[in-house]
Amino acid sequence: MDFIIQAAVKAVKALYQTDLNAADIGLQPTRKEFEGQITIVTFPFTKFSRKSPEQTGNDIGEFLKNEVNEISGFNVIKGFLNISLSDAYWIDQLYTEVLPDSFAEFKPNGKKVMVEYSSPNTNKPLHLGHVRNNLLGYSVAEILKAAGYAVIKSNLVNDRGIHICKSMLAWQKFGNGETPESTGEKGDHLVGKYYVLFDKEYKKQIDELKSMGQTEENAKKNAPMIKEAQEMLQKWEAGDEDVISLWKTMNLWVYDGFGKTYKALGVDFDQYYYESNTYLLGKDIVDEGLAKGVFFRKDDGSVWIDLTSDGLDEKLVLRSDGTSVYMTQDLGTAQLKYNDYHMDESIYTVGNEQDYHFKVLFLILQKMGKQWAKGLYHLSYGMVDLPSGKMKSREGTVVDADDLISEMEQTAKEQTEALGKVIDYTEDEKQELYHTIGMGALKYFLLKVDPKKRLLFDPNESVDFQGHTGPFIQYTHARIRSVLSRVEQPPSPLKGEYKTLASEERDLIFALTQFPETITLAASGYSPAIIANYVYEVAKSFNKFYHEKSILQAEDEVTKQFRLQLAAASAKVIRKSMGLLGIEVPERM
RNA sequence: GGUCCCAUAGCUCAGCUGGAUAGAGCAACAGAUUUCUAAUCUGUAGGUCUUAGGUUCGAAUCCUAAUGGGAUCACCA
Repeated sequence: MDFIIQAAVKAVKALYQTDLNAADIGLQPTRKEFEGQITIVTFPFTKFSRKSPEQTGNDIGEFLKNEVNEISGFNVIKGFLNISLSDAYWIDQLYTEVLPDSFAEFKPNGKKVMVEYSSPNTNKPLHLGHVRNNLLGYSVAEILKAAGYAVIKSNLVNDRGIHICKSMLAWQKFGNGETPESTGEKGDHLVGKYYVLFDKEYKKQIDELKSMGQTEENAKKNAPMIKEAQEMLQKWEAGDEDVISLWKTMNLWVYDGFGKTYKALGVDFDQYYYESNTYLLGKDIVDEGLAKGVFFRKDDGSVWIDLTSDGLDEKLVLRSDGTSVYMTQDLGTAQLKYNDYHMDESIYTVGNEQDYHFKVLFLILQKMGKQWAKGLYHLSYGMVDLPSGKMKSREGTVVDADDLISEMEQTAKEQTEALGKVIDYTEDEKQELYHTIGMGALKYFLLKVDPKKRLLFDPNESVDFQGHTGPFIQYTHARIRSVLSRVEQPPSPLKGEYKTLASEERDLIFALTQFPETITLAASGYSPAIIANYVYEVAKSFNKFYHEKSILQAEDEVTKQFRLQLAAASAKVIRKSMGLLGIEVPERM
């Protein structure tokens, strides 16, 4: 729409002898109840036009109509100049912009960005909260890729620490040598089972100690279970062979399980980092910070940074015994990532409960003069809550990712069968379709919401398949493919022969042309929700068109070919948009 | 207590850098299928945009404060 802005700048200059920047012209889509597609708000111009908003709008409208031949007409309502572009313009847009393969394909922008997401703990299976994280990270990575970035998807696996020792210890004590093979249980679930078991036993011991007169605080410290787990962690850090060997074995079980879940979710990674390799990093940075005077050492030997002048607190960056804390590791890992890739931006997909941590992390790196620190971004998202409140792994009040996925597939199956669809599919084809639809419903449900908002998930209320949902959009795609499959040859252009658009056609073309700037917007805001809401608009526009106008039974061949092209373009935009959300679209459903 | 985030229809959410009578979906009600897939389409009903000030020609949007909800402020990660 640049040409309209340019022309408007020219109009203002010619009519009112005033120089404006392109940014001063506020273009917006015309509201549905008015004639036209593009609206210029003329209130701001009255200052120098010294005329009423209506008169100003009329003046500019008249000028534009004479100046720009794509403009076929205009009307003015109060301070709003509604511009109609000619059908020839919109038809040309379809053929020369939307239909070519290059549509919405961005040239590489020369920038490299790392998107870290997932970053699981290896002591328990993934739950719904992780699902949101994974889908969000994956989608943002795909959107950035589409916008021209070179993207590295990374996963920082939290594979060490007290939590995994808890699972290991419980397995040693109560496991009787169980393995995923011997039980048939998915590895991550098996390990998670012992994590829960640890907590159960631990609580029992706490209660015992309390009944013997200890305070809650002391009981938590003194319970044998926790002491053993801590000993185990020390052994791990000391490189004890047996502990390391058990640790490796159980982590492999977990990775095997995660691999299956990742595959079902359709996410992938280019680079894995493991905390067992990175947890000692960061001490160099602490030294560097001390040398630069950014950090200071207290009498007990601990190292801190004073952020009070930034409205924050003092923050510990190294323990008095010289060991690392979370912050130390993250400082080191940030440097490691940068050394590995020299990326321009680095995104951390982590829940908003860690807002403070990342604020501090980024601030420290900036204070240390790391020029790459300005490219760090915390993609913070809201928690997924249940009607009962927060999900807690230890208490078993979680919506398990694998369970959820199979429930979604099951629901997709029931819906499909109830509607009597695809009865001629083979079992394998059906399974694949149910997975596609079920995941489409789940992914869309999670991604259509602004990431920073918290999300309420009611397990008793199934995710919708109708209305503003993934399956609705998938269905629209399947519909189009069905129509296209009925013509023998690919639609031919017949450019220039179709002259007059129906309003449904014009609206649909307009929606399609918005795709590139929607990608830009979503990329700059790191928001899959923008894509999700956009593709819904496209699907709605198509369905309306489909309902009002017959494609295959069009009045004449020219119209039919044009509509086939329009349908094909719609299918393409839907498929690509959904791809950015990590959602597949079926040929039939 | 300090800091940060959120608040829009009964429910779930849109509303881009301030612009027209605040929009969708679900749920409710009424319709549409001899015609390309009814997981669709059309219509009805549903709102003091939490509240109070302020900036502005103009505020759901920006600023301040209050209220309610959430998070965080560990020598945990």
